[in-house]
Amino acid sequence: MFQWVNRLVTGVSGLQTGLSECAHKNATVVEVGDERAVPEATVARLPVYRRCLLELAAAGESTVSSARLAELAGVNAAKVRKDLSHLGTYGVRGVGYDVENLLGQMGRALGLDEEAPVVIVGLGNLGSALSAYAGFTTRGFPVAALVDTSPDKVGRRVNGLEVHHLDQLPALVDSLGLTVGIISTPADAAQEAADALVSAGIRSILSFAPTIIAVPSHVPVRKVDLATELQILSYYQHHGPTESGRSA
Amino acid sequence: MFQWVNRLVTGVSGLQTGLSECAHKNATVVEVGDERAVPEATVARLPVYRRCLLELAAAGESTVSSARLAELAGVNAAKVRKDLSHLGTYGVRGVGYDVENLLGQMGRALGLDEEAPVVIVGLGNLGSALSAYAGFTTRGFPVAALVDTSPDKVGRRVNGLEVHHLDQLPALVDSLGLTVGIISTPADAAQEAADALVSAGIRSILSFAPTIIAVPSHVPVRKVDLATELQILSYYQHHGPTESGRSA
DNA sequence: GATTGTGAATTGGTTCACAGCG
DNA sequence: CGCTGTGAACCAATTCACAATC
Repeated sequence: MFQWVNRLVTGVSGLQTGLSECAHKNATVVEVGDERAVPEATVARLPVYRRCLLELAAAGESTVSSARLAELAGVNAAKVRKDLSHLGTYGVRGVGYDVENLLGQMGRALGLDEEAPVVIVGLGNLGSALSAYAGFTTRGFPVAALVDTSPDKVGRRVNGLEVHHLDQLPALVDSLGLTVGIISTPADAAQEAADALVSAGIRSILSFAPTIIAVPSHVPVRKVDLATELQILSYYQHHGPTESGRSA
Repeated sequence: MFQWVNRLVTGVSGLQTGLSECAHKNATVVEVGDERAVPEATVARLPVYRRCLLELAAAGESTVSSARLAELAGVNAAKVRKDLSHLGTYGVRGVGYDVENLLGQMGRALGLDEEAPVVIVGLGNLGSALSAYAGFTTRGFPVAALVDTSPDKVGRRVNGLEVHHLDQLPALVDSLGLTVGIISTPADAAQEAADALVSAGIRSILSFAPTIIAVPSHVPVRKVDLATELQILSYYQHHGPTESGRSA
């Protein structure tokens, strides 16, 4: 009758040449020394579960059932259990999962043990807003540097941080330990920004530019295009009431 | 804590499988008077193709092959062909697709014939930035109204638009023909914002609030959570180089 | 010769349903 | 009992591969 659907739109990034092969010569197919093989769709839900768990913890709950967590996260219970099983996490039958323990597991799985300082490239409207967005800092991604190429902006201060020139990136990455780059430039500057980020040693990229960018395959990229989202909504608004909620 | 459990997000499969199963006795397999059945994953890529086609058109190209379009969109050619086939679009074998024609088809499929004025709810940093984001207007989604609940903000002007009180929504929807609502409130105000949007007659919602919101099933919702995106990146940064680019 | 359109194979993800355990 | 963990069944989406067509 009703079902919970939480569709993740997973796509492809620019140029990926198959290097998902690491078990090359390795004899056994199982376990390459790590608990790899967490499905992409599961990874995309982990942060959602984590957020729910933080709320539960704040509310003083010490255990949670898959059904309850599913309700909070907006997915179904079987999915929760399967997702958690991919983490190697174990709950207690008849009881549920220990909230603190789960939080620890998820933090570790997501690599959130330490903060990951962020640099924002491109300080137009969107970039400036992002630099002030509290959600980043409170969730472990402090905005630590700002860069742009425009002489109008370089040297200015935005939300207490000086805007540096793109050329300064390598030095900034080095001195501030930046690991994540956010691209909020216009589309036509996005590739240049990406190249600069990659060669400065940034480890992953979140792009708001409405264009595809090419990066080496070891640098994960996620792309958010606001106008695209609206167009997708437009489709469903005009056609039948099909599902559309997205992870994120 | 909330009780309207029977109206959860009702799923894609709910309706769609309903239809196709009805058809199983029916001679003709599909076409219930409409060209439904565009897969969700395809819908999410249409705006991307559209953007590429606009570039091609601007560059004066009049035809394009699936291979070329695939390259621009960052997907593979077979996918492009299958996606386009869902639109009932036809190309010319040995030649390719007509750019203008395709653009027309896509615009129609996405329901982009007319502008869809947007209202932004919540004018914190993010909301203010969004109100100034040029990308919306240039792609057919002009920001036409702003609302908030804080007395600090109501009455102010932001980017040339007055901020109204949330209570004014029904009147604004009516007079401005608003169809899309963007929620950029804190998480704890998001449900209230959604309820107000829905009861004011808004047709679809894009939410930036890091929480799930419940809406009637006829209102499509998409959710973008920036911190979630960063956590997903964190995962891939720490684990192997798995794929991660997202449409959006 | 080039390129589409599409069945068939494949891969990935979700959901079911129930055994197993606290 | 209640709730987890998981094989099996199911469904959606991607990719392959090739005949059809300009």
